Amino acid sequence: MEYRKLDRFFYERDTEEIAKTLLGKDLVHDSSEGKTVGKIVETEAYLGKDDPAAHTYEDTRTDRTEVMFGPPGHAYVYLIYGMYHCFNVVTGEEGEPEAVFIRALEPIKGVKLMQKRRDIDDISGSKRYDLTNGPGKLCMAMDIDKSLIGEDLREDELFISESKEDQDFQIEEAKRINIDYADEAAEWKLRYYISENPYVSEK
DNA sequence: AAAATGATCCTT
DNA sequence: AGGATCATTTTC
Repeated sequence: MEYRKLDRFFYERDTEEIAKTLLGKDLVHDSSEGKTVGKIVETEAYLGKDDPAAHTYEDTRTDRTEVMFGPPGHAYVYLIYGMYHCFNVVTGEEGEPEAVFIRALEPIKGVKLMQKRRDIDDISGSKRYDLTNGPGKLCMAMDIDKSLIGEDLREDELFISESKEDQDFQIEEAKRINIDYADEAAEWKLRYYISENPYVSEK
């Protein structure tokens, strides 16, 4: 069966709606090392100029955030704490710098390669859910780095596809993680995750 | 030019 | 609970 990539109409919708409906979809990276696929199980919405938690609060435009001002459906990747990459899907029409932050995946394909990239030899024990249950971890496992900034997620290297399986799950809504600097926006329930899914980064 | 910061992860 | 670690942004 072939992949059914999300089309431009999917990415042209409201950011919070996109954050919710990305749950259950497959993120695919077809790299020279091999293919890895993970089901998106946790997301956060970042609402651009009106969101104190967003990198683009008050339309702050820098080299780093430039791609967020572009058209939706492209990759926004940045380095955090000098060590970890974070992957986002740009949303909002051109000039509206919004994004959906991908916080956790459930490994679907290329698990051995993910293990190698994460340097975890044995996932049978306590590390069972540790491969992709966090934004930095999933970027390591999927080999997502700044070389992928601006990638069109409807092309063939890095893309998001409809799931190949029947899905039936409930969506939980919660506060976003690690944005205490954002004052009242830290209370906004813009984090979404699949209920009961063991790969979610934090309950 | 220098200082501060961080949408995280790992170890203690 | 605290440290790693440095690109990026902010301040001077």
